[in-house]
Amino acid sequence: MLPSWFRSSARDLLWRRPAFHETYGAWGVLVSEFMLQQTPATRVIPHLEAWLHRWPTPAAMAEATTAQVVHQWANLGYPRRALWLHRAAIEIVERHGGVVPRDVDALLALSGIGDYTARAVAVFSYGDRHPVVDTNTRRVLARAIDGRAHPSPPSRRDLTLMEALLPDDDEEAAMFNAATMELGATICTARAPRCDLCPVADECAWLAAGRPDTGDARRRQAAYEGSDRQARGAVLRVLRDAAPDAVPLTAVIPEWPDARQRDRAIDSLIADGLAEADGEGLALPR
DNA sequence: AAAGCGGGGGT
DNA sequence: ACCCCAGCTTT
Repeated sequence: MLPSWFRSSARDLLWRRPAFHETYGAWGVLVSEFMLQQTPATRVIPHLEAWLHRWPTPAAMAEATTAQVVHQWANLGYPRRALWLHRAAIEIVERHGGVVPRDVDALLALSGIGDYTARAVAVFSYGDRHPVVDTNTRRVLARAIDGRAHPSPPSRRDLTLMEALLPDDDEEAAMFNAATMELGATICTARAPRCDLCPVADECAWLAAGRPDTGDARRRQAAYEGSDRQARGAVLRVLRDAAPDAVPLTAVIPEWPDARQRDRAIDSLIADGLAEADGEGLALPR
């Protein structure tokens, strides 16, 4: 059974410890969920600890500069998340008196928060009953319920399906959400699922059908090597390393093979608010 | 509905 | 080499 498996086998992750919630409350959960968006849990932990030590409340973070926030984000990837988290902290101070809201619609209205993060905060911090659906959950449901090897692209159906499966009790529902995610992260994995260890193997439609290869509905991400994203990452790395100093434009990845791509990267970083140009050169935003 | 957006680790 | 990762915003 899923609950007993979760109690005995769940990873001891930082954000599951009572001391974490006692110290940082919903703000700690919110920051962890931002960092966990498309970044593996094991990579997040050291960054999360450093972040919360520096900015233990939304109010503390709201006082920080954009440059500080982008610099602290370091190499976590998708640095716009740092901007959105900063903006969300400011919005929490302005709209909610510095308290992370509990209401899902209020959470959804914050910058950088979507269906997953909003419900994750409401469930894992406040203990309310909502369907929390991430990539692991979608894969588990695709297999156990639909008998498919891979999930379809995210849709509202994921939420209604998970909602229908949730136990009535708030606490049990929260556990069910977490257990389903954990199952997908550790047993029902994308590449090499370990069905021999699965606590719901007896109830799995995909396993019962002989684990058919139903095709992968996922859209393939474009190659990173040579991409604009790689160029942006290289520019931002230079700015982080130089901070708080500006870098002369001629010294920003001058050896990049494609000069037009380099310029495009710089322009798009400025447009996103991740960089600023002045007489001194290019720098993290004031 | 599809595209754009980091970076690292596993296979 | 390729795939995947506790997604979100914009078009």
